[in-house]
Amino acid sequence: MPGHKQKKNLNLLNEQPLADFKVGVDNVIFSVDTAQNRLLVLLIMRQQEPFVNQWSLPGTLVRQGESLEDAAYRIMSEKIKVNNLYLEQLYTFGGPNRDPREAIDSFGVRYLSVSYFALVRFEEAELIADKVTGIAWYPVKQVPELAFDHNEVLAYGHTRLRNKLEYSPVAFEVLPETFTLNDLYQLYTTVLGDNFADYSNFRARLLKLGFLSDTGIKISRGAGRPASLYKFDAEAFAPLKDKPLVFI
Amino acid sequence: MPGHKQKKNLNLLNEQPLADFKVGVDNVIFSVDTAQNRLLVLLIMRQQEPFVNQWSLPGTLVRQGESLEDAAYRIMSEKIKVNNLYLEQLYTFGGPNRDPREAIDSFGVRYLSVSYFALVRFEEAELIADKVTGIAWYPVKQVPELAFDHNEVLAYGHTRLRNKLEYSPVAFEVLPETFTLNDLYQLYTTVLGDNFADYSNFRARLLKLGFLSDTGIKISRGAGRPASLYKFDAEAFAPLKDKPLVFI
DNA sequence: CCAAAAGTGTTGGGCATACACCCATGA
DNA sequence: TCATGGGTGTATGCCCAACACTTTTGG
Repeated sequence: MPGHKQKKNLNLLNEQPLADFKVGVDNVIFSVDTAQNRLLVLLIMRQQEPFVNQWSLPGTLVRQGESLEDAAYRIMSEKIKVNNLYLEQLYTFGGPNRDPREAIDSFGVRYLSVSYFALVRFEEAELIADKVTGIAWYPVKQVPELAFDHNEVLAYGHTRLRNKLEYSPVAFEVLPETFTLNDLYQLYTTVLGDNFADYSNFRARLLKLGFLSDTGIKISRGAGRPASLYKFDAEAFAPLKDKPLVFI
Repeated sequence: MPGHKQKKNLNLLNEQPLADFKVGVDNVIFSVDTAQNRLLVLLIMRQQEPFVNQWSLPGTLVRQGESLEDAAYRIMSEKIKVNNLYLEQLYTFGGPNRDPREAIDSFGVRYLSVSYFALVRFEEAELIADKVTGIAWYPVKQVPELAFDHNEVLAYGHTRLRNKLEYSPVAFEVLPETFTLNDLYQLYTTVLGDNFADYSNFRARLLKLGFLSDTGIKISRGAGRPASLYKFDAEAFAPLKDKPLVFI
């Protein structure tokens, strides 16, 4: 997590030459398995050095003529087939010595990573397994040690997700098109922990906001009364966007 | 403002060579003139090509062995003397063709800019005018056309400021050590526009939160009853941090 | 008919809004 | 003594947490 240190004087560096950079883009791609109430992140098994055979966030180096966002979308399209996705820039990690290649092929080349934050729907997302490439959804709670500083990047993405969940309608980017109010509630509890309102109040608040429309369709899951399927109504939400708004 | 476009396929680029980058850091440094109720941003008159004699955000290129944050602090220390400052990363602008030097010295070198967001106290900040360097606080509302994409960077910083003001105690990073409740109120109105609670309610809410301590000192500004000087009590605030909290 | 899941209702306390009002000072 | 800016008080209504309750299904 990037901290905010106070003051620093590096005038010794005053006449140091400029650094040359390669720029990488790494994506933190989240998704939720509604059936098992698990928050998932997409990981790739690395095929080349450095960190061969170690899990990492899906990433790539930026090519000539390519924007950062283009690179982020390229990663997505190489690893995953989705109809719809949410993507935003996360944070830029650029300290020296964050990539072992800096020491080896040297000539002072630095590796900087611009990370992106993405949300996709688990059910719609089809993983593209080229050859023997390891690619998998990992429950965030069980993520192993990752290549580079990717554990740190993931942690930062996770905080961002928690924050966004509270004040913007990102939940509907991860849920299926139609969902029960319980699915929504479960999503909030699995991501945020269950330190908030009980189901009944959660339900009441969300419905009062008026951008969840009942499709009328009922779905039965084992015993118990069947639940209504709702969908997010973007039009009804529009007037509320960029108003302060809490979803807890 | 960085948007979130949906999908894109750039497989034509599939075998394009990697881009080489120089990395710049640009700071959006805000401050507030409490006397005149103006939000200020620090601008520098450029001395070299490109964009000679045009105003720009203070920035620099990252040197060997230097982290991004180090570079950001270096800019600060070269332009301004302050006791205390708030600094955080803002956004990374990395599209091709955002810097005219890409066309000229060429060899495919790209210029990427990592922007930082800083807050300083107007009264404490002493500008360092080396030689004839133009350096000045500009009222945000009167900023001219800037070099590069700096108007866009500034706009993004401005939004960030507005957002942070609503849910975190950044106000006290820009205000002087001691301030009247009216100063605080004015700050909120000049930055956010006056679309919120009246002074009386603003006052009541803030005081109830309990992290503003009355110094007992009174200050008289022309006619009218003298106002109490308050200061931000970081200890009293500590337990409240990272709780959801609205300052409007 | 009972347990399980979904959905509704009620009640009390707290907080925000919109005001009206009192206080201390300079001119 | 009055205009000016600072500060206090109060009534209304809304929202929210807690929790009790009803409805609809499967077994």
